[in-house]
Amino acid sequence: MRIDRLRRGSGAGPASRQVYRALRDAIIATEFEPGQRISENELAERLAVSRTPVREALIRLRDERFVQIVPQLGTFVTRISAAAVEDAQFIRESLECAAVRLAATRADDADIAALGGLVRRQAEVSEFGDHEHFAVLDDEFHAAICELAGRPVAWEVAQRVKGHLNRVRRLSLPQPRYLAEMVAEHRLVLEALDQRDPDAAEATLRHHLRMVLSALPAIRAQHPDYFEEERP
Amino acid sequence: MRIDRLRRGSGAGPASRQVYRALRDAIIATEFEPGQRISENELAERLAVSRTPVREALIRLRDERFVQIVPQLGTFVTRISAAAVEDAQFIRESLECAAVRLAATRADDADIAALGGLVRRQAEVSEFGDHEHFAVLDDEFHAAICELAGRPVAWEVAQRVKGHLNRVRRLSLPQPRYLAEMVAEHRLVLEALDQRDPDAAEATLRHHLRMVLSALPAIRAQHPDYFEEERP
DNA sequence: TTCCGCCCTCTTGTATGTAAGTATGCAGGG
DNA sequence: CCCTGCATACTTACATACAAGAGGGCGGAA
Repeated sequence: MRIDRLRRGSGAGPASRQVYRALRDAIIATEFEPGQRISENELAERLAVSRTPVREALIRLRDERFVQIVPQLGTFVTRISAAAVEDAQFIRESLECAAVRLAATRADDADIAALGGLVRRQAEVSEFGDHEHFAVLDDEFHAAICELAGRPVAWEVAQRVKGHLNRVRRLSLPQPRYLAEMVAEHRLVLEALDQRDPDAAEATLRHHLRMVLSALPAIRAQHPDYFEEERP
Repeated sequence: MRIDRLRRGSGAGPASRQVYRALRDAIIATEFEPGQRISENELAERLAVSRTPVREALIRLRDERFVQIVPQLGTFVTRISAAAVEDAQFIRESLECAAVRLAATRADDADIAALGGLVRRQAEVSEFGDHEHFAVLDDEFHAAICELAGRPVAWEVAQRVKGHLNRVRRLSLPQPRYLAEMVAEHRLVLEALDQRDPDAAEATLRHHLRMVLSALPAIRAQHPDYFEEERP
């Protein structure tokens, strides 16, 4: 377990939020393995806080389906379930596709130009294969689309469920051409927006978002114990 | 304040969840007025529980934007914000419209028949003007659509944000023809599903969902102090 | 050997105590 | 009269103590 004492008083907000972020990141990075039992007491000791903020963080994580709390028994990291991943994909796709349609009708030339600059920066970063930096710019891209649509809340919700997608994605081997493909697809979305074509924007974005899911069966074959057995 | 001692041990689950439900219902019914300050201590005393479950309930309500917690100052019921209501509408509309498209392609004859029976029961209830019972059947209708789409999570998320819409709706005067109109629109959605027409199903459902928002300006004029002042 | 019952430990849920910060009312000086 | 400074009463955030229940190990009886 790589979770360790978090530094307090660093102006990073209340302890419960810091614990929440730390746990969420650890779960998505599979530093906590799916199915693993985690204990409020142990976490509190390791993080050098009391059980109260740990408990509040776990409640939020339960609402996001990252942990399952069973009274008088324990708290468990949820196993990856194909249904849950598809649910997350459905929510993200529905919201972002609706947003990009709005964006196509609302964005002005300056907005499009700014988005173009973002995609150019992504192209530069992708040359060096810097996945981490690219992930940040990718989030900015999708957030910007929701912002242009006048619905920043769409990105907030999408980001919450996106954790489930990221947990799966991190298990897949890094594909060498992956970043370049992402940039190319972002360019297609950008073009559709530039032409103020809602249908094209939605179609290209939908295709783009579905790329993530394509690797799911392979990942499941590789880590069968991380997945929930399906019920037919 | 109509919140009162909740009966424990009634098998209704943990106290924190009961408190959560009670507070959420009270806020949506505007028994707690928008902007009003609510105190952990006072709530705990009235509900005959300790501050801990009250606090956990308030944290969940903060995540859903029903209260705003200001450290060392107080917890306040959020005022109604036009932006927040439109956000809720956007999320619900995006998810349910995407779901009804799926439902139109996946539902079989038995599903359609069951949905038809539900609409018929709605028609009966609407005759008597039983708004409360109708609300239950209305929720069942929208939940069923998401179920038919194979995405029950869509209804879970929609239901969460729907609270913000309900809080507004309850402030509007009951329109005599309202229930009948709702049933008629449900019938239109049902017909589109029966003909397996995703485009028509989406269009009719979208129109149906937007009815709620139409009364917003009038409500705002009637209860200006319940609303947040807009920033331009 | 196998099964039943007890006990002990660990878990989460709840209650209560402590700390720290903000708004408010009041007293006193200009 | 008006402004300033402080004491006080509140608030939430966090820490700790207690309660209730589930699971596993162990011993004894059949």
